[in-house]
This record gives sequence, C-alpha cells and structure tokens, in this order.
Amino acid sequence: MAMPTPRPPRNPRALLSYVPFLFKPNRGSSSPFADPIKLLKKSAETKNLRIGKLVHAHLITSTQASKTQDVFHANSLINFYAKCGDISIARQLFDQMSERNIVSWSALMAGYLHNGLALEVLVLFKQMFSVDNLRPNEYIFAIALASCSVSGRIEEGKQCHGYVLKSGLEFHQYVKNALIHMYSRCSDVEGAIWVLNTLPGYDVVSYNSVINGLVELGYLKEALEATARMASEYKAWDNVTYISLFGLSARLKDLNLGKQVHGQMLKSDLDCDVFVSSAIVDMYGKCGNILNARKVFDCLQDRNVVSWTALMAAYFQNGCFEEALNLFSVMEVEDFMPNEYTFAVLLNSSASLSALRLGDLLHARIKKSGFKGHTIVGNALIIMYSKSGNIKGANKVFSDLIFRDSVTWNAMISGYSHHGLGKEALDLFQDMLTSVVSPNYVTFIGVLSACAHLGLVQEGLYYLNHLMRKMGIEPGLEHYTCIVGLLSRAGLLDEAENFMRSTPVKWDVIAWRTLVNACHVLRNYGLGKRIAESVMLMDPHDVGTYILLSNMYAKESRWDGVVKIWKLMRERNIKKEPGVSWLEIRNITHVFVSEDNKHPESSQIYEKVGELLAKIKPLGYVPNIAAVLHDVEDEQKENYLSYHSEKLAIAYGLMKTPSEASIRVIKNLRMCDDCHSAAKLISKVTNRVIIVRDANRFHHFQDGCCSCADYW
DNA sequence: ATAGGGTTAG
Repeated sequence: MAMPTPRPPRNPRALLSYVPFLFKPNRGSSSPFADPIKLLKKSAETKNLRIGKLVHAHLITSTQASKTQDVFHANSLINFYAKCGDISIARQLFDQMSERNIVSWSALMAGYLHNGLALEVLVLFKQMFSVDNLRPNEYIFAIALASCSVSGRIEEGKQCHGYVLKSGLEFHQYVKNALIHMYSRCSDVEGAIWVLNTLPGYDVVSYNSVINGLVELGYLKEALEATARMASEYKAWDNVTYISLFGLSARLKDLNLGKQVHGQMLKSDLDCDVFVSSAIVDMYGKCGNILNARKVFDCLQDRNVVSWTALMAAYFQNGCFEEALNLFSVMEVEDFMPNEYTFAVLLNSSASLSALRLGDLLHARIKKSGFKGHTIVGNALIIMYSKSGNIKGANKVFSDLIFRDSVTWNAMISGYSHHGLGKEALDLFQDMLTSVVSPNYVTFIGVLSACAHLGLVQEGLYYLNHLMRKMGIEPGLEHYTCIVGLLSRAGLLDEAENFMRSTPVKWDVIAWRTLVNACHVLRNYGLGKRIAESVMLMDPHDVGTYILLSNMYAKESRWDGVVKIWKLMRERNIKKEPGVSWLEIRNITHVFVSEDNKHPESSQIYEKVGELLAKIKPLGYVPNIAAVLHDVEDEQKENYLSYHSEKLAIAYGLMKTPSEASIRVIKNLRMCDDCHSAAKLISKVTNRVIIVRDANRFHHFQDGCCSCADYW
C-alpha cells in the first residue's frame, strides 16, 4: 500500500495556520475544513500533497460520517491525488466508490493522461459505458483524444472522431482543438487541416496545433502557407503562436522571416516570457545570427537554464565551440544548474574540438549530477568519445545506456565505421534489428560505409536495393556515395564510374572526389586524372580535387602536370589550408603547424623526428618525396617531409607521455601518404598505439598496421 | 452551487 494509514492531526488549526491562503481571520470561527472541496481544489492546483492529505484525513474522521462516500468529495479527492501524481491512490478511491458519475471518470482519466499512462485512458474510455452506463461528454472526448495524440494511436483517434460526430459534440472548441491536435501529432496533416476547415469555429489554439504539427513533421512549406492564412484570418496570436513561428523560422534558417516575427511580437503587447525569449535566442542561433542571439539574451531580465542552454547551442551551431564552453562557467557563477540539454551541448562542443580531456571531465560531472542515464546525454557522450578517438569509451557508454533511441544506435554504428571497425558496426546493426528501435536513413549511412571498409560489395548492394526499400527508407545521395566508395574500394573503379553515370542522382563534388580518391589510392592515375579534370570543371573551387590531381601527377613524376595544377590554383586564388595537428597532454593542447618552429621545444622535437625516422628506415621506410613540391632538391624534400605537422605532434607525444600511453593526434587535413607509412612503423618501433583523426576518419596505428587498411 | 478538458522554448 502506497499511503500510510491516515490519522487525524492533533491540532489541525495550528498546522494549517502556516499556509497563508487558508488563513482567513475575518471569517470568524469557521473551521479551516469548512469547505473541503475548495481546499482540495487549491491543494491540487498548488500540488500541495501535505494539505490535501490532511483534508482527506479530516474527511475520513469527521463527525459527518462517510463524507468520502459522497460523489463530490470523492471526485475532488481523485482529482487532487491525480494532479499530485499519486495516480494509484486516485485509482483506489475510484474503484471503492459505490456510485460514480462522469466527472469521476474524467478526473481519473486526466490523471492517467498527465502521468504518462495514455493507454490506460483508452481502456477506461471503453469501460465507462459497460461499467457505469455513461456516455462520454466533451471533457471525456478531449482527454481521450489527447491520449491518442501522445501515444500516436491514430486508429483509436479516428474512432473517437466518429463517435464525436455521432454525439454532436464537435462544436465544442476544446473537442475540435483536441481533434486537430490528434491528427497533427499522428502525422496526418490532411486530417488536421480537414477538421480545421470543416468544423465551424477556430481560435488561436486551433491554428497553433496545425502550424506546430506541420513544423514538427517537417512540412515547412505548408507551415508557411498556414501561417500566411492565419496572419490574414486571425490576429490575436499568443505565446505559443510566436514560439511555433520562431521554430518555423529556425528550421527554415530564414533570418528574414524570424526578424519579421520578432518585429511583429515587439509591436504586439505580448509579454515576452522565458519560453518565448528562449525560442528567439534559438531562432537567431539557427539562422546564423549569433550577434542577435547574444543581444536578445543580454536584454533578458528573466533567464533560466533553457535560455542559457539556447545561447550555448547557438554558439555551438555557429562553430564557436570555445565560446559555448566558456559560457558554462559564467552560467555556473550566476548559480544556474545545468541539466541534460546543457550537458549535451557541452559534450557536442568538446567533441567538435576533440577535447578528450574536457570530455572526460564533463563525463565525471554528469555522473555526479545524475543525468547520465538520459538518452540525449548518453548519445552526446558516445559522439564525444567516438570523435575524440576513444571508441572503447564510446562503447562503454553505449553498453551502460538503458534507453537507447535511433540516435544512440546510429552514433555507435557510425562511430565504429569511422574507426575502421566494420565488423563491429555490422554486428551492432544486427543487434539493432532485434531491438525495439528501427533503423532509419542515418543508420544505413553507417552500415554502408562499414560494408565499404570490409569490402562487402554484395551485402552493401543488398542493403541499398532490398533492405532499405523493404523498410520504406528511400536511399539518398549519402547512401549512393557510400556505394561509390564501396565499389571503388573493392577495386571496381569502372563499375563505380558506371554506377555514377547510370544512377539518376544529382551527384555532388564529394561523391566524385570519392571516386578520384579511390583512383589515387589504387594507382589508376589515368582514370583518376580524367575524372578529376571533369570535377574541376564542375566546381573550380574544390581544393581537394586540385590536391589529389597534383598528387597523381607527382606519383607519375609528371612534374609538368604538377606545375600546371599549382599554376591554376594560383590563378584562381585557391589556397591549400596549412596542415595543422594538435594533441592534448594533461590539460594543455599543443598545436603544430607544418614547417613551423614556433613551439618552445622546437629543436628537441625536430631532433626526435630525425631519431624516429632513422629508426624506421631499416624497417623499410622510404621518404615519399613525390608528396613534396617538385622544385626542391631531393635532400630538401626529405626535410620538408619530416616537418609535417602530424610527425611533429607524434614525436612530441612520444617525448612527453609515459611509455604505455596511447597518443591521440588530430589533423585538419587528410593525412599524407608519407606520414601514414611513417606512423605505422613508428607504432611498431616504439610499441605504442597512435590514433590520428584526420579530416575524414580515424587511423589506429598499432604494431605496424593501420585500421584503415591503407585506404583512406 | 459543486468536481473534470486542448497548444508551449534548449
């Protein structure tokens, strides 16, 4: 039994006098329990479990016997317990009643609805006629329809709709709005709009439900149309309207629309509560206007954890990861407690910086804060560990997470893929198929790239052509690009090109560059150059293509070609980003730029690089001087190679960390051939695990091998 | 006279 046996208070008057709203000195001698029904209502509204229970106790023991048998008192009690979340007590009282009316049913059903037990509402809905011979009224319909909405039961919702029409209660605005909301939430926008247009009468809630439903389902064009219609028909917008419209602007990334809505809001006399203001901050952030997001935030007199998180998210979405992280300490100084969303944004920011150390610190805070079981936090932790190069850490979080959604599975599957662990990715995909979560569009990107890693051409094509269709997922550009990678990685370059030419897809530069890169790796320079030349015509500003093309000319010792490309780049003002690598040692991030000597320990580092290269030469390391500019003497070329930023970073890591520690380096560009073969051998001679995250993927160097199997 | 209902930010 959940509730202790009620006992009468020794001196109820003394106890109750602590509560201001009960203290009525002018009312003379009347007992505080004079109007228990009002008291219960007040206790329910304020969720004051203690006072309500006192009233309950008083009703049980009061001299007027069996007050709890009275249907009004019992209904008030049911409502009170249901509102306070004690739904099982409400149910007991309900079951014990000798006589119930329609309010008894609606109070209990509303309780189940608001306590997340929507399906129980539908059970009761079916029982009320057979048990008590009662017909639903407009209240019952509103609750039942809301239960269909939250549980996504469109079939039951449609049955309710028919029943509403039969009972003639469709003219109640509450019922109509509940119907619109039900269709919206059950992804049946046509149904929602049909109700809006067919049944007479609308208010702001009707429009809010329609627009909100359209926005949530991604029907942004239709949402815009509905907004235009509302703007002409209905002017009395409320907070919810503005929040929906800011959400719409944010999803469209339409700064102009957002500004218009903002202006409209300022002109109206709507008071901008903390909900609306967070939506504005979010809108400016998502529309890329971080300055306005900041300005709005700075002007707020009312802030809460959501406003802070919205601002942090705005910085994160605009690539200002350090700023997002710095806001956290300001927020803490001002005494706002972070919640699960805050931690998710912080983890995503630290993941984008590959700041593993910071990520670990955040993880520790999350364990203490009690948010670690939240799915969005777990998802962010998996992404953080995976992007920071710690795939084992990611897997640990995944295993410990109890409630996994599709993001959880996708993050782990694509994490394995990025780390070259194709088998683990596919095994996990099999587990996902037996779980309660269904694969989606994103899942198959990870699955297909895992197939590419493993060279599983047949499986990959099966997933694309059969499994995805069977699951109702329309393949998109990303999937087709994975297939290009899959075919070309398996050495089927011609098939890959034919696939691209015969599939009616609007290919982008990334897809073509996948093919060019494959030609480069597989040394089919003829095909590679031909395709690269045509990609250059498609997009004359894609740096990656120029670099690949010049590398291929260099591999063939076609220095005239290399000169041609570099000249073209100069003419078109296309600059290769300088190579930058960095690694964290204890709390400090050390940054290395190719050929620079800005680091205070520069000379020791160069000495270490020389030492390492000397050690690996006997194991077969040959400096790949073709990777360097042609117009330099060979000896000089070898020097240039040894100054590559990832070599400097690896050398520094070896100097500064204990001999068993693994080294994690992050690089902004694709790792070069020479550094790749050097890193393999360095991992062997030093007996270290070296993990490099480059622009595309992770390389795990261990015992002379790399997880990418020399294809990247 | 009296108890019960729909939309909402990161």
